[in-house]
Amino acid sequence: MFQIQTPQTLQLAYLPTPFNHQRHRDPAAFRLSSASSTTPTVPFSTTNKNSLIQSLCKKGQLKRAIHLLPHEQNPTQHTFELLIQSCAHHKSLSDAFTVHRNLIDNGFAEDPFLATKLINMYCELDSIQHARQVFDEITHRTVYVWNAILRALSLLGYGEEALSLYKRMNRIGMRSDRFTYTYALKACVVSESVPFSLWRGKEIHAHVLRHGYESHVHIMTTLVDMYAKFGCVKNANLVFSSMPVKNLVSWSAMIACFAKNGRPFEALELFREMMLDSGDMLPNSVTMVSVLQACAALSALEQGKLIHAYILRKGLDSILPVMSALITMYARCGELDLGENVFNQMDKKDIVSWNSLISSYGIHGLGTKALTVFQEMVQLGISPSPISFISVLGACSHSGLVDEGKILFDSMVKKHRIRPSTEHYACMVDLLGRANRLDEAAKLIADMRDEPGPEVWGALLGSCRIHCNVELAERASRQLFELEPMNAGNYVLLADIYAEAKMWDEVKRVKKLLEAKGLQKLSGCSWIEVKRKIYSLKSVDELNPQIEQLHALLVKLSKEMMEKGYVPETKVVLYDLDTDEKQRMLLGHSEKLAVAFGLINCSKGETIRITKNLRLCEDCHSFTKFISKFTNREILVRDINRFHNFRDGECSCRDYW
DNA sequence: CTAGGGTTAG
Repeated sequence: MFQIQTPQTLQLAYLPTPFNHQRHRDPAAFRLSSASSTTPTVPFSTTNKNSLIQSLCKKGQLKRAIHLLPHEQNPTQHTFELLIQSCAHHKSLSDAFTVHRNLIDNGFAEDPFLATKLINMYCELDSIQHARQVFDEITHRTVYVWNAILRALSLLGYGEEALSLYKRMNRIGMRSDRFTYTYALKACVVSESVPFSLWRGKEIHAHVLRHGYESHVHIMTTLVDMYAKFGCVKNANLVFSSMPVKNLVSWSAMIACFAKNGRPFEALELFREMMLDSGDMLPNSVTMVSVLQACAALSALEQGKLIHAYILRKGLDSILPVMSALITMYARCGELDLGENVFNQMDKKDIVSWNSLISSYGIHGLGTKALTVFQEMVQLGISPSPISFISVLGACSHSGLVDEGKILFDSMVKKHRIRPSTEHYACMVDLLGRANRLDEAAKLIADMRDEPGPEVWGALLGSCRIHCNVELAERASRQLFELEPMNAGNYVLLADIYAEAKMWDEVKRVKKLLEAKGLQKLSGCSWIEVKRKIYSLKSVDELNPQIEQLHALLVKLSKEMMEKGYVPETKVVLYDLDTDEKQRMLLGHSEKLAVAFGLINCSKGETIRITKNLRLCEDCHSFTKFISKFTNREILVRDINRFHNFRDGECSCRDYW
């Protein structure tokens, strides 16, 4: 049902290749027949057309150059080099085959220089089979040829194959050079079997050091990136710090590493260090993208605005990745309008810009708007990508648009011919589960063709948490404990569900399980930006100089609000305690501390903006609703999933989150 | 023939 042929497979079925025909055609005969049909007189000098072919290539007239090729008795290596480059540039596989065939006919099949060029050309044309064929058929392989095939394999995603060739290279005693190492490291990154590939990467790291490349900027930067992609921030940082010479790319790689691995604060810190300490290093668009991601993660609006100003000043505002990152930054900082402005002012947009806008509406709970924009995009003839669907389905989920989501999911398969990934299923399970249609969600999982990934079971478990379904939660967590045994969040969710069902023995059992694995519950943390500085608040935090004051304010407010009808949701406390103790614990939640901090430190009338690292608990949610009315303040809270805009006793999520 | 970047995610 989902076997969609890629254009490439289709092409290979009918296009001529240098290998399946005309291979042994007599070059002289070929020249004769074509000369008689297209050149009745003799328009060119018969001595040497090499220079003519070469200049046609340089002028981009590939077809004419190829046409002349049979007229040349002795095409040179340089002529073929230019022809190959031209084919790669024009992305023409059929011309590539013609040139390749002629090259073989002219006796260049064993030329390692041209073999390298051919491999690079086929790589550019996304045809790994033909690149591999060139490699397999040449007997004299220089290190250039090896590097070219490693490059092609890694670039096109065949990490395992590249690594096995790298192994073979070592086995036969072919010496690696600086290029070999970078490609081999890239191969580790794209390789499928993750833990194993990291191990291979470390092995190559050792080879690099053994051969004295420890101060080679490119290799070291690739190493930083490799560790970053595996989430080994510590190793990446060790390599980065050890580099005697760093350039902009190295700094950007390390900043990206922090930004992508949940360490946005360190990303901004390193960026600052780069600007201050490294003299002449000027950030470019790539650097800015990572910095914007860090701002987005932190909800650091003022920082983000400074970066925006810098982008405008440096004229980086026509670069699409920068603009998409800006849209996302503004949206994630709570400034949906500013993100919309950025989008509207772009004169060129691509699918990623649209996806940024759609997901912006999603996290702000504007599901209908996300749907409208999605449809507008489709009507403009832009094909949605798999990520477009994740974004728009996520938006439906946050707004409870169940039927709309189901229609979309259906259209994704039938109309847009996108095979749903495990992430898409996770979105659907979330959509159904959140809407308390847990059985339907379970059925969807049961009907999946592929093995459901952890995201899917995680979505189910999360929904079970919201609707307190013990039985289904047990089923989901059994799968999760196998698929991701070291993810503390799953144990915590299950324990939460047991606690809400007052099954205290089970709570204890799950907590023991958690401890036995040496895992810890991720503690709640909220933060708030006041005058360009970010303050983080944790529930247990004696170091905070204002903690007494914050507690006192919360106790006072809570008492007053309880008289007006606020009822603490003590059921969210995971411990078997009496009501008073539970209420006291509730007041210690980081989000409430942040609210209190905002009330004290933000000026009157200013919106209080808070970000939290976990999902907002029911009690904080109802507490903040009351506070917004009671103190007449607008409070904007971003939790792990989405925004809550509290105003006059109501929340923008309409209690559906 | 080398290195770093955008959108999604329970």
